[in-house]
Amino acid sequence: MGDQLREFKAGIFQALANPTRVAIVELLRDEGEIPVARVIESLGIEQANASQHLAVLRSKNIVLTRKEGNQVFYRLRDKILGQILDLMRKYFQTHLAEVTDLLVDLNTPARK
Amino acid sequence: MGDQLREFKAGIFQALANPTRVAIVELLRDEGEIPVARVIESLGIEQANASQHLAVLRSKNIVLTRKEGNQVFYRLRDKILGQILDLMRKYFQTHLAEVTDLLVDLNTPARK
DNA sequence: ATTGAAAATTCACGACTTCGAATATACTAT
DNA sequence: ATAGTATATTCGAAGTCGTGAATTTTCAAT
Repeated sequence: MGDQLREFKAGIFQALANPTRVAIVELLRDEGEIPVARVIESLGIEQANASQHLAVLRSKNIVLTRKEGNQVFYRLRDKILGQILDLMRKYFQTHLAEVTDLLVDLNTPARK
Repeated sequence: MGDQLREFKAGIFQALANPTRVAIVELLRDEGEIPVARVIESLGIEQANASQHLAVLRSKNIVLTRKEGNQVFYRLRDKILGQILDLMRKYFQTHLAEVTDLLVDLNTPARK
């Protein structure tokens, strides 16, 4: 059972192991429920590509969908996943200097 | 902008996107600093395999090492990573029923 | 210098991932 | 029925990953 739990965790991590999917999850975390078109537009990716990534997130039950007429709206299933990404950002900020000495943060407003 | 951050996050997730590496990280979280031999013994994996997975975790700076004579001791670099795994367990518990369905699917040979 | 133990690296191969292009499905409106 | 828009799926090529076997490096003790 511990084995299966680890498989499960690894599966979720695998679903997040792609920058585009991270971006999608963050977008959903920030904007709530949005149609696919908005994902495509926000991230500037191909339609098929968006659909494929969304399919990965669906297959791991990371997102939920709702159909409304022509469109499909996506949302995060559980805000825990947003929290995990937040922790990740914290981790990144803590160790950024060590990982890449050069890249001083243009990224985030100085608040530390 | 957040592109680099997302690459970084995705990289960490990728490093965790494997059950054996999840097991290693959990082992380090629970036992603190341990030599490679203990990893091999605890998880019952090949020596080379352990080394390879440890190399992945090293390459992402997830673990730190200390040499002591013959042996190399590994430890988690940041307890945030343990926290992330804890959040994951919480997520797992929240959605247990659906997760078990997922696990059944995972064990089904032909998946599509 | 030689041995032996611990750990890391290399190799080869099959499995999986990612992408865009093409195609298919689903729904709405006429 | 036809056309148009939104989303999903399939396909094939290039690349990446995971594994055990074999090899190499590192270090301590003789």
